[in-house]
Amino acid sequence: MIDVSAEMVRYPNTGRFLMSRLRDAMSEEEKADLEGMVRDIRWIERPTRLVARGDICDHSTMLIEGFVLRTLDRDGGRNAVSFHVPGDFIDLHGFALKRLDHNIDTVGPVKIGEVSRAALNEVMRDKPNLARLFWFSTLLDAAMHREWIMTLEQLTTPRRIAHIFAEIYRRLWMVGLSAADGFDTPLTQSDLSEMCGATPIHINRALRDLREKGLAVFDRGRVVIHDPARLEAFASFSPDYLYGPWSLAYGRQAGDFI
Amino acid sequence: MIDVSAEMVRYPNTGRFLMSRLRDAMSEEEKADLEGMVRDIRWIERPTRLVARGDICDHSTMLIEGFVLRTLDRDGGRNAVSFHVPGDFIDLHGFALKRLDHNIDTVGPVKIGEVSRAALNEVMRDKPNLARLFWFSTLLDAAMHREWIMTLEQLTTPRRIAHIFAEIYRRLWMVGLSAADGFDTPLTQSDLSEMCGATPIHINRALRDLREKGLAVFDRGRVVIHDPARLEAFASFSPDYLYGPWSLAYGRQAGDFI
DNA sequence: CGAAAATTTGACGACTCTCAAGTCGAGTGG
DNA sequence: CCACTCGACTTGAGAGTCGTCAAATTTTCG
Repeated sequence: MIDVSAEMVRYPNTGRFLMSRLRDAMSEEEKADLEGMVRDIRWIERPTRLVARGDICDHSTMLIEGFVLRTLDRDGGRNAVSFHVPGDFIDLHGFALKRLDHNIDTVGPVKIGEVSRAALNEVMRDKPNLARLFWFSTLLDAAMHREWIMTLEQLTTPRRIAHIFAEIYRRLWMVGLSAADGFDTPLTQSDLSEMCGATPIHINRALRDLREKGLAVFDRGRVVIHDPARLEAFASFSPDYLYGPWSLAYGRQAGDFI
Repeated sequence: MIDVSAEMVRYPNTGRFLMSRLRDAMSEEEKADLEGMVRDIRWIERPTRLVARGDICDHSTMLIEGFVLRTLDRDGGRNAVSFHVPGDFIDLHGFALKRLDHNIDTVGPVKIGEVSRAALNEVMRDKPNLARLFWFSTLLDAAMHREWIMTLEQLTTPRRIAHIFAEIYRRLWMVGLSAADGFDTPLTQSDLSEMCGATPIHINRALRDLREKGLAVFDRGRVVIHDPARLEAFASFSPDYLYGPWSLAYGRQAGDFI
């Protein structure tokens, strides 16, 4: 297993990409290539729509620090369909699809960098192994989408929130950003309501429920989880779909690119 | 626009792949390559689990005729997270992910063919344009997942069913399999309940609602839609996310592979 | 301090589930 | 041809989850 902080020293902008997943399938040259592709690095403090549905994507974005939501607009509001943590290459979809079917919205302060479409086309042409890893990273998104669909079909709001907390906790852990007893997040209760398809009022009651059950305490930017195993059991959470080191198959077969 | 039936004469097993999407970006040589990759073509009459969660994928499957569901198991049941129509390359995800995080279940009689992992690795190495199209087709799945998430977060069951009917209608239309006034499907009310995260009982009431409103009539394998525009309005359905000829951007940019 | 955003609580109604009990349709054996 | 059987479909009643409307409280930030 690669050490996250050492990787961040060497590759400060892309060191978390696929960390705890297939980063160990990247050569140092490929890591350096990727790091070199990221330009125009900057912080964005306020909630901002980085890409709007229908925009032509002439670049893709690497999320270096902070949280981002993929959203779809709705009459008078938004729905969140997924979220991203540092190390995610957040709109590779836009590269292959040309235009995005959804929006990319920041939630707290974020640090991002941009990779131009030209650079990505070059990867497609000349760096097939890196291209395969990019493909893989978009399929991770699809796997997470499927799990979200299952939770929406299956779980009540308290359990769905628990599932989201468990997923964030695991994903932050993979990129070295979780604490032993929880994590920090800029998400508000209103953001959670957009992720659950519930009203903020109902979210508030569901959070009270989790607090009273001793499963998780959400308090303005900090989620405290005393017993992750109990939280995950409550949410019927299994980390397989994240394809991390716990996962279905952590490894490759001979002859495979990825 | 390519003619579907002519394409099916030339490529009987893969003629519907990406039809009405990026099939016009495929050369005849690529189409022939793909057709030649599909082996072991056969009909499966009864509902069957083609791939189970966790299975190692040593091949991917082309759906030639019939309907397939992607499902996740649940305590005592299934949830459907997406469905597939003829022409879909249904477990390319498994190729890149090695093992699937979900199951692939047939619903009615299906005709399928298999593409070996070895053949796909060869495409990855030697046919970058075809590889990009494969990537694109997996991103279509992700876009459909996102739309499903939105409908689950947002719509009541009658509207969600309407959305599913509208999506099926459009997708069948793209591959030349819809009628003017609806479509045939092997889906049962029980299948619909797994797609909506609702009970079969509630689905039954929701279908009655759609029937009484004159929006759609579901009757044992046949869905009749008299006024698609009204149905789509009721479901807040917009076909953009299918990236078909109605879509956000139907076209390519200079220098792009796909 | 004052304004705006985020959070919290209560009451009531709508949507959906569970449990229970049927009806209808296609295929099978007599 | 008909009774039988099984799965699919349909209906009713009561309970739980969640949304809407309204309002109060706390926190954040200029």
